[in-house]
Amino acid sequence: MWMEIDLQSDVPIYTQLVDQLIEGIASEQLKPGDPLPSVRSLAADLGINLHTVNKAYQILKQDGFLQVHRKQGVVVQPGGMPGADAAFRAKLAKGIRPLAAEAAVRGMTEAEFAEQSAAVYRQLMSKGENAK
Amino acid sequence: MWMEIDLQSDVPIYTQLVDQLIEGIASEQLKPGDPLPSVRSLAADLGINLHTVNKAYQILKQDGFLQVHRKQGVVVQPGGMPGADAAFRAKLAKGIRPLAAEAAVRGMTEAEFAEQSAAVYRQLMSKGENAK
DNA sequence: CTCTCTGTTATATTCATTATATAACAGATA
DNA sequence: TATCTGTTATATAATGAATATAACAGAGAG
Repeated sequence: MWMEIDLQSDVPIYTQLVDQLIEGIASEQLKPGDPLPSVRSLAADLGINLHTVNKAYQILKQDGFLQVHRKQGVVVQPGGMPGADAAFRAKLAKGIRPLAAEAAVRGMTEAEFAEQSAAVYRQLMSKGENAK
Repeated sequence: MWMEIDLQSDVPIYTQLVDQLIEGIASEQLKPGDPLPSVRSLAADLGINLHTVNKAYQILKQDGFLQVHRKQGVVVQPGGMPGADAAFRAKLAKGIRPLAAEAAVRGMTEAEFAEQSAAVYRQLMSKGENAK
């Protein structure tokens, strides 16, 4: 599998899974309808517990990024991804806020901060350049 | 005091303190040399423990945003704030990354994401428009 | 000098979260 | 029937966050 987990990180394993799966969808390495490994097999692959994987899947299902079929397993949402609604924009602003504040204190201008944001976005997208 | 703490939030109290103090410095509501309340008085004001405030101060001192003098108390760094070094840029990228990924999945373009970042930065700065 | 303030350090305890280990259930399929 | 799937239910260990006390050393005020 193409996923990697850092057990020493301060960010929870299930969060790492959620983030990497979203990145996979964003970069189109994972396309709508693509199957995902079962909670048991992925857990075995990564050397972690079944419930940790399941927690990640549950969050992504709740947010509308994944669909679950009995026996068919887990699949990347085939019917269109959820949009950038008000709830997400609020979450986004809340996440950016402390980063923007520290950037400002450290002397980064608004333009530099915006460009840095764009650069991260760009680099993320380029990961699936040649759609696997 | 102008600080507010959300005890129900999932973000730790000491992190809320760190973030708000950095925001205060960014918006110039807190200027270099300005005195901060003692760990005991601020803790009493907010109805929290002394150690929680101390932990926030320690982090900000470690990062170079605050200075500590015996008896004089805590003071906003008067000798120039730390710059946007490589370590911070890495931390910044790591923080932006999951936000950019989800924004992309939800249909936001690179330009929209950059503008959103700029908007948060801008709004943050405007908080100390009329420098207190 | 004594009292009182400051940050600092040291323990101990409670609580929630994270991650684990088992176990079992219900639906789908070979 | 046997085996895979997600799902649910407990229980447990480990960690981090927050609290409660207590004590120490430096720096002033009286």
